Amino acid sequence: MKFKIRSRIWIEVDEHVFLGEGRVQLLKAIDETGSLSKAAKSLKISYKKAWNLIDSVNKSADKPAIVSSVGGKNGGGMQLTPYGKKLIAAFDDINHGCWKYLDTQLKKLENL
Amino acid sequence: MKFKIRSRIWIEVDEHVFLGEGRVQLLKAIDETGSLSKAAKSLKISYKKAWNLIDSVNKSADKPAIVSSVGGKNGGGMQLTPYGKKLIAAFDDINHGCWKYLDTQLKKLENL
DNA sequence: TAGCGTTATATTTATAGGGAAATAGCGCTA
DNA sequence: TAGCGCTATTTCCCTATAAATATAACGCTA
Repeated sequence: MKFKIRSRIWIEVDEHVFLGEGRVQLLKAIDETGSLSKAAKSLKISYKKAWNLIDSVNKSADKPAIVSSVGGKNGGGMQLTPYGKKLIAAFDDINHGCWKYLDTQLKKLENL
Repeated sequence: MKFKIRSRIWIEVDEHVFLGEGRVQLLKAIDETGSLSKAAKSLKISYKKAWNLIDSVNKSADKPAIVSSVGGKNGGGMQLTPYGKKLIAAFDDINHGCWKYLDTQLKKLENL
């Protein structure tokens, strides 16, 4: 029997999701592309879905994690703030630690 | 900022879900009530949904985790096998450990 | 042998979520 | 001042999932 333990973690603020794996992925893509529309395309999700996620993050945070400019050279864009970058780094750190922990637990499923 | 880290773990076999929190809850309810229909009622899910979950568990496992009898005294029923009981115990153990780990990580989200 | 409470399964109906498209607004550029 | 490329937002439609409903089969009971 080949078991795998998988997990999904997320951070909540005030009983609703603040940051999860999808949002972190999107934030990373924004950091790389400098634009929400490009990030959405690269992740193959609709712009609307991407915008909803970012909107939700911004509404939950007390410090801005993403700043956007509209109009201007190249039409505008989005950028992570230093706070935003620290957030995704912390999330990744915790998430990887969780995976590591779960790997150590696999043996508990053998020989049941 | 009051953060909470939440998680969801599940066990996969061959790329599809074998055991998750919902299934474990259902198995526990079956253990208490001795019947799938009663368990479904107590969890307020439809019998069909409950049956699908159990069917999926049984199809993924190489040893039976639940046995059922149909007809007869009281119409039949379902019962966990010793293997099934060990499974939910192991799952709970791992899950609680995961929560504990995540609690220790909360401090990493402070002062970002 | 009729009835009961199950498991087991198929079929229909309802609902929520996502996707697509349309629209508006902004500020640089040329 | 028209055009471009983006952000920002609304509306509608469709589809995938879940819920509800219906039905069959089973084996004991009385």
